[in-house]
Amino acid sequence: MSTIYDVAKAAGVSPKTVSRVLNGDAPVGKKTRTAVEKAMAELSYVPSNAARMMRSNKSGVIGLITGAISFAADEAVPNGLPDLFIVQGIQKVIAAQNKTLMIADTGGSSDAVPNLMRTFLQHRVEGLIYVADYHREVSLPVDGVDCPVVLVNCFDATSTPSVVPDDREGQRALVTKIIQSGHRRIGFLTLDRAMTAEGLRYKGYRDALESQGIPYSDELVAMAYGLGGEETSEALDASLGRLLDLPEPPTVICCGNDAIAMRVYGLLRARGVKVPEQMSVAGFDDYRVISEMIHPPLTTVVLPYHEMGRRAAERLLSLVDGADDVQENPVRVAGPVSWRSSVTPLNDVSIFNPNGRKRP
Amino acid sequence: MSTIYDVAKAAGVSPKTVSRVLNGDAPVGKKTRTAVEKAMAELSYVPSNAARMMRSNKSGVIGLITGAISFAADEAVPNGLPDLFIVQGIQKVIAAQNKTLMIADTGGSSDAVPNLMRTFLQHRVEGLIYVADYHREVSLPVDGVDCPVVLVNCFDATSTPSVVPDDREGQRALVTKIIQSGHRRIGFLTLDRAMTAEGLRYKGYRDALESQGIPYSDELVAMAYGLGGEETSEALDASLGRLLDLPEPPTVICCGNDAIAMRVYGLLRARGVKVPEQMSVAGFDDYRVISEMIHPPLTTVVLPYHEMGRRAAERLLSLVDGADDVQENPVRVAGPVSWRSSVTPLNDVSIFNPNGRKRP
DNA sequence: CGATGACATGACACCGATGACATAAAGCAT
DNA sequence: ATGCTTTATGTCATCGGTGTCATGTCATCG
Repeated sequence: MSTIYDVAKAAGVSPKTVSRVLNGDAPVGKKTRTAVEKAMAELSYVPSNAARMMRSNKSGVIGLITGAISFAADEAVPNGLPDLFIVQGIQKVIAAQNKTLMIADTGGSSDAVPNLMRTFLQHRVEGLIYVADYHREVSLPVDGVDCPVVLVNCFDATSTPSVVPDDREGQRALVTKIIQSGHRRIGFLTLDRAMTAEGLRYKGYRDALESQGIPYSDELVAMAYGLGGEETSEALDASLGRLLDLPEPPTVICCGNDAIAMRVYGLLRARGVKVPEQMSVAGFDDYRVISEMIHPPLTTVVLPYHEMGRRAAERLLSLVDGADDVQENPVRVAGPVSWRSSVTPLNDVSIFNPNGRKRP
Repeated sequence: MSTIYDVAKAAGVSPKTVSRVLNGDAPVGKKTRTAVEKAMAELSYVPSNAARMMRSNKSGVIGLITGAISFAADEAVPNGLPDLFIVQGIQKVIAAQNKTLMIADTGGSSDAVPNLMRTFLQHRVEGLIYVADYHREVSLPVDGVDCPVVLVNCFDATSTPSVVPDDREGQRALVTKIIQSGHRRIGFLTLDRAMTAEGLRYKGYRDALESQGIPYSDELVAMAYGLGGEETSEALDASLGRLLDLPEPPTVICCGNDAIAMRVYGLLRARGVKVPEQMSVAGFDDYRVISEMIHPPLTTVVLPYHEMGRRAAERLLSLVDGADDVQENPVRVAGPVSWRSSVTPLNDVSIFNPNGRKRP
């Protein structure tokens, strides 16, 4: 691999002049410049980041860590997939600033994190981003880390700058739209209590009811449990059954996420209830493999992963540049409602329909 | 950030001795060693990779590129997700060798690739891995790249070392098992012709029929088209209808992948055909979000992404170490069949059942 | 016309590690 | 005791760039 000295010799100039051509930090004569550029091309010269960094002390590298942290068990949840979009959003911003993103994946074991941190420090990263696979609280071992850190899709107890999805606002927007399309009895199958998103989405659900003047009723809310396989399928079915057997059953069921909605599709069919003719269903996440592929396509709320990544990267870069962090702390990013055909408007029913279910 | 000189001064030794403690490449006195280690800890010293690399010319960095290459349009396919498992497999191997993985995502635009390559070269990566989002042919701009390159989930025309899934063997194994469970009329809804996997899986299907002594019949094979949304849904339904309306319809339908299988579930139900009581269904990919979550859980073939990543990383590392590449070129990795309840055994039918459909 | 500044270029030290080599002390066989 | 190996440590140059400063060459202006 050729060096700046080789180029200098080939072009008949000093190394420093080559450096100037590379960085454009001082004027260079036209003839000299072309000679240098020719030499660089002929030798297929690529400057060494290592050498460059030694002098300038700027690595131009941003570190990113994904995967499970602070979770002992490797959950069966099909996790870690959508956060790829977050990474893409980050990458786009970082690359636009001519910096390099160095990504490390913990592969699900939080033991790996300190090691990864060390590696990043060895590379003298200018900033660190941690991406969680779903919205939750984490606790990072940030001892000895002296560069800015931004959390994405998670937050911690020490107010580290973070960017999270606005679950509450998303759910509120969805339920509001559902109400505006005529529904009055809105069932809600919640996520597991342990999940951060659960509480927020529940609040959003209530926000929407309140602002639209619909009384909240506990009987319309049931726990869907996690995402587990067969074992918890009965639990979900039981919750669903409870909603359907109400004297005034819901006309629409909002599910804690798209995966639950997909299971609800199956369970409703098993009970002979047609979606969406007899029961509307909505999800959350806009996990497109599900929402676009199931029939009917699912009305849901977009988790704005790409945008979150963008915002996080911008926030980090401004911190790296020494700017004060002026934003409110968890930056909340709301995603739009993705309205598809799994929710049927009930607009022909101007007031509450005591019958509960719409007939086609 | 403290340097090796700071540590040396604090410990009252020469920098070189500190270096020796770090690398363990020469004996160090016990007392000296502890003094140095104490100093390192107190100053929270982390060696600079850049400086280290300048001298030794070993970066310890492996570059990885993911995303679309040589594809102009950004397809609607929910792509780019499962390759995360490949990356995890790679990461595990790389980390075990105390090397660092530097990941760059093209974000779907192949224009970005040359830039990413340049960045990697600046970092003097010791090897490069390219991961495609699904099995296919690519053409990488490897001009000027003088380090080993390994392709994963793809291959090129110039016999670059690569690791791909063994679609043919996987499909063969699945269909063989299906036959062994009693089925004789096996429908096959193929992927789009443009996909590499299509031809291979089709061959595997025929391999299985042949080895089990079941005659191949064109009428049992139909095109499912891609993964598109509503527009192609009718096309899929038409293909499905053609199979169902055969004088001797299949007892099981093998789908080109899990997403198609999921759609087939819906279309079968719409036609009043119960899965798996009246029709068995199988997929391919073991895309777990689908295969585990739909009802009934889907029998499918695992795409061994993790293992592919592992193999690719090992192959690359041996190339980096200067070993000759002795493997047959596209290394094919077969995944196991994931047998779930969407395929019902027809073992009670000892010979071909002219009626075609099993009754519960 | 000489002073002034803008432009163009080079000389040289330095960033932080390590390889090559030197040196000193200790251990050991003869 | 002498010579030789082994162990423990230090000196110094070097990797490939860039910051600092110096120098040389013009065009411009009073």
